[in-house]
Amino acid sequence: MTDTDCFIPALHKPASLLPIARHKEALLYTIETFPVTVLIGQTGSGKTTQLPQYLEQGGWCNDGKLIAATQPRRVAATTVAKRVAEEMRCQLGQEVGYSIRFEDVTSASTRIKFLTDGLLLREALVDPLLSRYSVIMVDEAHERSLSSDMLLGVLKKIRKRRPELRIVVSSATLQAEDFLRFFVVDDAETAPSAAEPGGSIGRIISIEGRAFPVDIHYLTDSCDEYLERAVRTVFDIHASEPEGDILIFLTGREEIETAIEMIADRIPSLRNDADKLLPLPLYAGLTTEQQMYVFETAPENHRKLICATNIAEASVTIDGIAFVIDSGFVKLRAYNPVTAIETLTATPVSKASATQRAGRAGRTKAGKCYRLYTEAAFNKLEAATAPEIQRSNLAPTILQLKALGIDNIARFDFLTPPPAELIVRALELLYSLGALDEYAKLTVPLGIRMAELALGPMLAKCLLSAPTFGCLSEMLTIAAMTSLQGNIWFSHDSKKAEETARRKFAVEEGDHLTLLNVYQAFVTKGKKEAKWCQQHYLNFKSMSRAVSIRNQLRRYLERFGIDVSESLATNPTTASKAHDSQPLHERIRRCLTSGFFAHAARMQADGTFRTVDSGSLVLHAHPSSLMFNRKADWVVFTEVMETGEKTYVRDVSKIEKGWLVEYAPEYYRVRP
DNA sequence: GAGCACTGC
Repeated sequence: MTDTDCFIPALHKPASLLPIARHKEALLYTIETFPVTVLIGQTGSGKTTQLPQYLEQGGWCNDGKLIAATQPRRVAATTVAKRVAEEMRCQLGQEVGYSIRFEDVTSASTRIKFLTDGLLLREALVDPLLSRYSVIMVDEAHERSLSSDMLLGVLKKIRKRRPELRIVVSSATLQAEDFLRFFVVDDAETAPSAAEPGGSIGRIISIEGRAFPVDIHYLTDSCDEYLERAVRTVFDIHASEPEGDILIFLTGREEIETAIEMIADRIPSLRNDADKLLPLPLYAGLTTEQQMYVFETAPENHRKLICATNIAEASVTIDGIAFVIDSGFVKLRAYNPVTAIETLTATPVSKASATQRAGRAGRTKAGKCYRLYTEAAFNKLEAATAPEIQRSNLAPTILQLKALGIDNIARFDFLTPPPAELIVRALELLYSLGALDEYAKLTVPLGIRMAELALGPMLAKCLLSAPTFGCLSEMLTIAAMTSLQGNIWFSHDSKKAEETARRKFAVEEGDHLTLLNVYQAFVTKGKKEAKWCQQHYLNFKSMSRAVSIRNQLRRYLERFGIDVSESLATNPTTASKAHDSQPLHERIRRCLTSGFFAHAARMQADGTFRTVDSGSLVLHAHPSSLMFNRKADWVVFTEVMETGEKTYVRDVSKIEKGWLVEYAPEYYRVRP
């Protein structure tokens, strides 16, 4: 079973009965007449599955062009494509196909193509006007992901060169005016009139959803212990409400596990003849198999109680939920441009989020939502969560925009402009990595190649400088291993067994060489087999993904004309002569320094680290790092994250202080 | 001796 199979929503309604069917003619007329259409449609309106079909029937593919429909998530792109292929009675990959990283299920006959927004941006690197497409639909634009915001900016630029292109922005909330205004403003030739805010550029079309009413309940007094309150609410609902499953929104894994324990503790106190409660966790860190339980129908006389993170707000839909309990919090990522460190902190949700969460109770019948905060507190919430582009490290974004030909970042049309400080910091980093020259132009070939690699800028720099260190094959592996999301190690009840397994691969100089060791063992001794992974407490899925990522990165390098002869680099004796004097392990650490010099730190007597930049910042080695209980002097790290009270570094390797000045003279010249 | 919400190339 693949990832996608378990997420197919049970929504098999005849297409003609969907709310959107009534709007078919109006939609086709608007899209024919205006370059930009903003489509407001709630979940269940059928916009994602039906509109591309209407457009195909309406002749938008007749000249051999394609209809693109972007999705923010891989699962959405694949499941929607499957559904539409079924409805059109064609084989997936023929008239209807999808394209996501590592999977291109399209062919010469494809007319409707579902793809992730990130991938469409990548296509624009090769085809800057996206000339293969007659219509581009950006779905779920209200989520304001980094890549959909970038895509909208790029589409606005393309539109001026391709007046015949049709853009459909689809959104579930009432921010439609913002999207339309974005495309209209600065368009001097056709200033909008008061009567028609979209002028001749665009129109808004609104489609009713298929939601049932949801009763909202607030607390009368605020509470500090929402976990306790949530548990009490569960038992109140269970005792007094009719059947229907319960969904609780919490912030993270730890909280979810605590809640489930608290509930399990109280289950024995239920009356014997009462219905049973079945508590289930749902968060991204679970394997897909573990996630599947929440989709299964509960046994008879059982009420499902799902404790979920934000994953249940938009990414995953569970049918049969009649009650939602909303803690009012979500963990959000933020980026501090001063320290260049990302933080992950529990933050109050926005009104839009709270509304979306409540709506999860009304998908199959009328429901109830219990908010664990007061109505006054709700009224004080932000209208919407700040878009990602305002709280992220923008170095990868700017690198990509530059590669798309957008040179003047300050003047680029962002839907919401990011803070200047974030832009400045990103430009500085890209300059010090050699991706930009002193005029902030992309360098050739380094900057352009860095933008094309599907890696962060620092890691991309390492990979591209690896040939000069004679460690390309090794750096390919390290890049693949460090850019994996998810754990390489299986968490195990026995911490000792886990630690012993880990120690077998440990390399004194640090985590990167250890990761290299793990990968090499996996492909040689382990023969890429699941059984071997199990014996060594390794996550087979993560390891297989590393193999895919490595292959893809290798293909990029080959396209750049960089020779990736594996035998050359894995055999130190045949490595380039210039490096004969240095052992392979040292060359790898030097290479890491050439990309991660901005992530250098020195270990203090107490075992914590200080960076060069911000002396007062205390960094702790993450307990999963080799450096957790080892001595070191200078190190570079590839990941840093602040959670709760402490700031942790993971993937840490020892370096020499002198290397910093050697590989980043500009960056370290005037510093102590 | 601790833990990372969620995406994406």
